[in-house]
Amino acid sequence: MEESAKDKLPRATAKRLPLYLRNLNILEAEGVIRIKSREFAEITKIPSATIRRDFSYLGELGRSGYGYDVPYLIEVFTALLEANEKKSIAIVGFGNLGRAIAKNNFRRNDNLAISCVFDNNPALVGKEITGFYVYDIRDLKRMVQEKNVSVVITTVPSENSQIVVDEIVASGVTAILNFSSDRVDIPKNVNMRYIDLTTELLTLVFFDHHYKNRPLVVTT
Amino acid sequence: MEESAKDKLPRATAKRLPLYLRNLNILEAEGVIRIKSREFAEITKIPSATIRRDFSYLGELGRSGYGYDVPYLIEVFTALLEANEKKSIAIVGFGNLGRAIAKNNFRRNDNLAISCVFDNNPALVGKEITGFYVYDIRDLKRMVQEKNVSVVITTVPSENSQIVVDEIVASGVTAILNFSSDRVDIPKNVNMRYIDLTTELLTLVFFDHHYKNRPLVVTT
DNA sequence: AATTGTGAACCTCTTCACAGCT
DNA sequence: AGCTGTGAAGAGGTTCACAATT
Repeated sequence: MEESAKDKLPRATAKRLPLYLRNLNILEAEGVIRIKSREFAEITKIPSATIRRDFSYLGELGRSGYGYDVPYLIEVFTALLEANEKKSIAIVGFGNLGRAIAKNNFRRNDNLAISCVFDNNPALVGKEITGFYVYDIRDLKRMVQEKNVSVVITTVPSENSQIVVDEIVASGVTAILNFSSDRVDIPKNVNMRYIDLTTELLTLVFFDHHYKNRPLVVTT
Repeated sequence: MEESAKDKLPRATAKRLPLYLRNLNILEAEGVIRIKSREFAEITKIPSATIRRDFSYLGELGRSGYGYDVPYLIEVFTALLEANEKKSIAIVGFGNLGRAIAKNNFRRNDNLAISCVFDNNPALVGKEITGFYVYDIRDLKRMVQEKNVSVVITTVPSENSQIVVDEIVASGVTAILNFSSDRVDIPKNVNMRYIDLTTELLTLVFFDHHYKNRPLVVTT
């Protein structure tokens, strides 16, 4: 108990935290101040037993016969996810996808902000494009420190993925969201998530054809 | 054995199939015709024991003391993923994200093609935008049948997510890739995957701060 | 000599079902 | 009376380690 509870949070639970917090914020905006695990299950599509188990890792957050206090849950989850602290994000690769991500601006999460964008294309570098000044990729390390970047999103083509990831790692950033499909080598202290549209589509079609009535679990 | 092996493929294995196929195609393009599980593990970053276990679900694909035949593996995996059959894809919501996805055109997978796009914005409907004629969302059902659509990608804002997904389901499509963050109700025969950038970023930051040296597993 | 395919152990996560609390 | 928190069982996936095979 004196060891921080979050140190033993199962990963599966951790991945659901953003989903929980988002739905709690919606509930609070609607004026709901109290929620039971069964009700929350209907909203989130997560089974109520899983919700109670997940919440229990963070302490005894609820009250028997009553449910959970929404503002209190929000307080706990917000602190845990640092959702009230500004996070500076960089994008490397400012083509169509990079620009679409930059413009997306993370509705309902004004703590996440794109602070700088990079490309290696001389036609883009030094110009202002859709509101973003495009830096040369060689400025990455300097800007990461200057803007205190927490996460880098890379959208560069697979061919350059490894070399760009190496530069990101060298800049000191340890959290990378990678839209290229090729697996790359990273030091073990670096966290990377891949989002690959082609893989998603192939997986989806495969499950659709082979797992009818046993749907694919949809967790992000 | 007379029951199709793929009927009992673990889901975790199924999700790795696109990764395997992609890397096998790269190997073949490089002229590699034979691969050992240990070598393939280095390329894919999947442990060799997991690779052998995965492959074993599809039959005895390899040879002891030899390894696996790359062209044969490609044949098996391609057939399983139907990666040689054209798949028709529709996009609903043709804003920045929808357009970026449409232009992305799935390098190395010319069997996946965007066949039609939809929006409800009168400023877009009926116009040709970046090479795509924008249909009214009310034409969805008709076009799904006409173009034999296998998968629908939706990028509409959360507020409209449920109503649009209902229309997609009504059109008969059972595979949906959803870029909106809110969980929606779907019949149990429909497969849906969510991709939500905000969730990905929050998850990544959380893991980065709490699971140092025990990196997040990165599977798509 | 070297690698596959797999039984068995292990680990992680989910779900059941109910004691205990309010 | 009703809901939480959790022990225990179950389900699913990974990894070990080696017999079988070429």
